[in-house]
Amino acid sequence: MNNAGNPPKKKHSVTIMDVARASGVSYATVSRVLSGYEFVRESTRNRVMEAVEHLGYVANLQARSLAGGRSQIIGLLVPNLDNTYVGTVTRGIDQELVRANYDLMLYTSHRHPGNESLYVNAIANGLTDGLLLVAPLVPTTYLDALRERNFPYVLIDQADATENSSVVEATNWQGAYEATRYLSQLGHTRIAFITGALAVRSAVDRLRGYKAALADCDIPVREELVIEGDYQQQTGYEITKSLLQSVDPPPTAVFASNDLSAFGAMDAARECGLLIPDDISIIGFDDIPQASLVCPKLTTVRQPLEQMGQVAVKMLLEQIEHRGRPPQRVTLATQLVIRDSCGLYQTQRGEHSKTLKSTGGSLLRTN
Amino acid sequence: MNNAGNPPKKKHSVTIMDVARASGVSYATVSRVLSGYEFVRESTRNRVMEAVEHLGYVANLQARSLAGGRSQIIGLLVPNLDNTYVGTVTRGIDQELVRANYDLMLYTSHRHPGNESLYVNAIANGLTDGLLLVAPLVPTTYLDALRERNFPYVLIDQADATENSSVVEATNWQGAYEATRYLSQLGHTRIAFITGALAVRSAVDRLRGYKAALADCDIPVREELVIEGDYQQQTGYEITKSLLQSVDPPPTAVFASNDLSAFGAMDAARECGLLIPDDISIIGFDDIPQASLVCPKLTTVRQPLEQMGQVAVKMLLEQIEHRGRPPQRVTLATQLVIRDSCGLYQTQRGEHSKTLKSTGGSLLRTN
DNA sequence: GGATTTCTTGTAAACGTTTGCAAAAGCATA
DNA sequence: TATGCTTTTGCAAACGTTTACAAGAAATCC
Repeated sequence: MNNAGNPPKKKHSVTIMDVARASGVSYATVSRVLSGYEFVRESTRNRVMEAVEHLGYVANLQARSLAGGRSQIIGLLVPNLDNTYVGTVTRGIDQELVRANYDLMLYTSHRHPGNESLYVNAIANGLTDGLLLVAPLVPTTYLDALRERNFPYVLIDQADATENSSVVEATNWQGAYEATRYLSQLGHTRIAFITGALAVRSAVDRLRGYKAALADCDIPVREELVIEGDYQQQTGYEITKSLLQSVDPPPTAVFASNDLSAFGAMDAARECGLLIPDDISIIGFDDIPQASLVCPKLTTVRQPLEQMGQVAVKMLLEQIEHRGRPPQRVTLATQLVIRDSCGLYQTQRGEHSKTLKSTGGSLLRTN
Repeated sequence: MNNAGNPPKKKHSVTIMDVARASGVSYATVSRVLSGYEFVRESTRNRVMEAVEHLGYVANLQARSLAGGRSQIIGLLVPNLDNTYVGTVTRGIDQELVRANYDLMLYTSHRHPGNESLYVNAIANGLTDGLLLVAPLVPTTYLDALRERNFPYVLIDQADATENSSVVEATNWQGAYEATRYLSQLGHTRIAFITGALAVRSAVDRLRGYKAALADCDIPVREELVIEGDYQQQTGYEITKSLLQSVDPPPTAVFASNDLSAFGAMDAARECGLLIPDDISIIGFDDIPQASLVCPKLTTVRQPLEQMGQVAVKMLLEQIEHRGRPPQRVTLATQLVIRDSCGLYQTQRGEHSKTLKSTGGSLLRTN
């Protein structure tokens, strides 16, 4: 085989047999001690643990999960690794996972573009006890397969159309509503909206929140101001550019469905010679760490990304422990974070500068 | 056991036996086809592949690696998930890994603070074929153990004191040298230096590059301008603050050993009422994506992070294929990226505004 | 055409666990 | 002391692969 002339056998590591021998019991008993079986004599347990300690025994994961036990590994499928959105969610996941003594297997979805179903199949067939999906684009393809296998999984920031999956998300509608309303209160009426990929449920919710807010503020929706994006900075840039150049009169505010798009919008605005927030207001969604780094600092709707990761893990572990629990849906609160990228609508008469009042949602002033 | 009343057996998935049955050969032959053994009749191979395709067979990883084969998984140990530094390196790793059909297991080092040796032991004992360590802080503890087991691993951006490990790094000395020299050419003579954690080899190299450049520019090293940091933004902030407040005369330029520290320095400078780059110049190291987002855009020394990840994977796979190859050390070129955070030293007589000339290294003008 | 050599395939034995089953050991009750 | 419970333990059979070994088939040589 392609194994050339090298020592193929790993140095023999200490197995459950060694522990059994050292503690004078059968390997089955050792296994029971290690997996916390209750009917083991206290003295036996101690003897075994001592041997484990002494020999530095670590259970072999392959063998364990092959034999039907838990692998103590969960799979994480993320869309990419470019932005800190994923990083932040992952941090939350990681925190909770270490607490439960689980390991993490990372998959980047762009890695297997065509055959996604084979791909997810592989994860589930493999050694993970469960799967976490961060904002997957086309989940429908493989969710059915997972459900049919009764394989535990949780969706993060992307709901399942069929309502049959466990989901962790934020109050997308409410967040978008508040952001839009905030812009309106600043006097803006020509508020453009850059959506996310509308295949993603959260993107649709945000769009609905935007429209609802406009309606409540008696601002008619102008369809030419609503353009479908894809959460990418470049796309946000291009959309904003065309909005500013070809819509007349141009928008005085841009609400981007995520911070990355908002960054793109800022680039475009600047390139058109507009000052932020004097000439144009820009607001984002997510509050990734970069949002407070850009200049001016981005006003945005904060999603509790880290917390979402934590909650998702808890839900997943719950599912792993108790298969067949009905799917759960957890929605966490968003929060409007006001920074420096939105300003009053500059009007000759200043009529729009009514005082700001809370929208009833949570409002946070920060840097 | 703690397995309550749930269906413990996973739905039986398609195994190598099923494929064997479907294609009318023994399971051993199937295994050989799948692992690319050469002495299989063409017709047999086709028949097997057809069955595989048809049944949607995916090899069970646990079983495979248990039986002595490769798990096709590599472990990645990163210090944290906060900044895009790690994300960028990981992207490179991921790209190369998918090409080689490997999966990725992610470990965050802060997860097992105390017992690192047990931790790495677990990774090596477990199901990974090799290990990638990104900028580990205290590698000495476990490297010996890995080496003794002849377990493949590669260090990224952190050299091993004993020179016994495979390492991928950048030209830290040269990068720091060029950055320092650049500042000097702008007329600065009071150039502060915020180091990284000096336990990390690359941090030491950068410090040496800084000192060498000063020497070559006939600028004496003032020890009060060189302060040990730890690559954290907060620390960069604190150090710069104290530099500006308690050193007299204060530095006119700050060279931070990584971008994160530089961001902290920018915060501090601004807080002291200084304009960047008019009153103070700041330069970083790494060129993480945020560097071009901050305001003003950060001049910095680019490390080819993504490429470092790719190279590391190639080296690791090489090691996995051919155990016992002597450790290799690859050094990639850094590049000075000039943006907007550094300016000419403001002097009454303007005597320092000599024309800039290339330092001989690579120089890149970009936004 | 028989003897070699080279390909091709199958059998069986690992790999290190978990877990059903049954036997052994305690222990209380009668 | 026998009886019937619990608790504790061991045996053996999976789990799904890889791979050494050996045997059968095909090709090559003299």
